[in-house]
Amino acid sequence: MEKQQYLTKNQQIVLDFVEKSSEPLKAYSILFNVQKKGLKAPLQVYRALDKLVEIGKIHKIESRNAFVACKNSSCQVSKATAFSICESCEKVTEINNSKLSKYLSNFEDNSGMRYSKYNLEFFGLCKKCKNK
Amino acid sequence: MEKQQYLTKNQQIVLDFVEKSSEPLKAYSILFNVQKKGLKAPLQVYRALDKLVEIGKIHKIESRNAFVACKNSSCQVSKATAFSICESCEKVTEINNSKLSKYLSNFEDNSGMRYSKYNLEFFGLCKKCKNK
DNA sequence: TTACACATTGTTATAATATAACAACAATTT
DNA sequence: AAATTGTTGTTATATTATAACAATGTGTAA
Ligand SMILES: [Zn+2]
Ligand SMILES: [Zn+2]
Ligand SMILES: [Zn+2]
Ligand SMILES: [Zn+2]
Repeated sequence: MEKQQYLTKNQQIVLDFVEKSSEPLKAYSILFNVQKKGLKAPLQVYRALDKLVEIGKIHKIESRNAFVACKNSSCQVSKATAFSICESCEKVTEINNSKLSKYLSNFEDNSGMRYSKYNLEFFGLCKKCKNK
Repeated sequence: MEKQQYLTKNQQIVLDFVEKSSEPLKAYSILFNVQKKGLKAPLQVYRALDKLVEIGKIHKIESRNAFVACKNSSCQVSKATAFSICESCEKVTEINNSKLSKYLSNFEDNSGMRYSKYNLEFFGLCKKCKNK
């Protein structure tokens, strides 16, 4: 069998739902919402999410255990991700800043490690929450 | 009551154990190991961890749900953290690079957000694992 | 075309991670 | 002392994620 070319039904259902959301979604909230589409068990959602994360359609916000669709067309794989997270309203935005990504992708230290991937999460207050 | 000045007994027990470890520890593994010291329930460990993370004595490796002691004397609070993680052997090292931390602490974009904190995780292969 | 390999699915059960709720106690402030 | 706030212990429960295995699908090659 060849490497999967298209999304499977379950993957497409999960992706569609996550893409419609304006905020990060928890796995069990996705599950609850796609049950009418036939995905009955957590594993069906987690498997779809795993694959979607692997191919860069979805990113995981690690500090929140939540998932967002990638809005950045250049993210073919999830290997260089950066997010801003408002600690008050929990709004999350993917940062698309080529200087930042260049800086981090080229980062080297004297540890002898070769970095192939990074994930950066910035925290603070968004515009709205700052003015409250 | 004044703001806590010293570590409580439980916090000290957890910190001692985490500091002795050369690798990130899971909360339940900490629990198991400090039970002989009297911490019987998950919450006692999680509370201690929460406080220790808050004051910067311990950092959480978000992608691993694990905890490491801070080896960086300048980390008074956990507000600017960077780690390298080997995806093969899971070795984790806190990155202490002033150029990087300066770059990230001063990072601004046009979102109007004020960033007060960040966490960065680099992934790759460590020296050892690269040569296998 | 049929056997094979292997990916994907569905399903049940369970593991691992983390918090809610509340009662008891301790230290500080008024 | 009374009020306030922080810490502790405890039980129960919520949340997040994976193990294990049988069934089904799909491309490959004898
Ligand atoms: Zn992206
Ligand atoms: Zn906000
Ligand atoms: Zn540190
Ligand atoms: Zn390694």
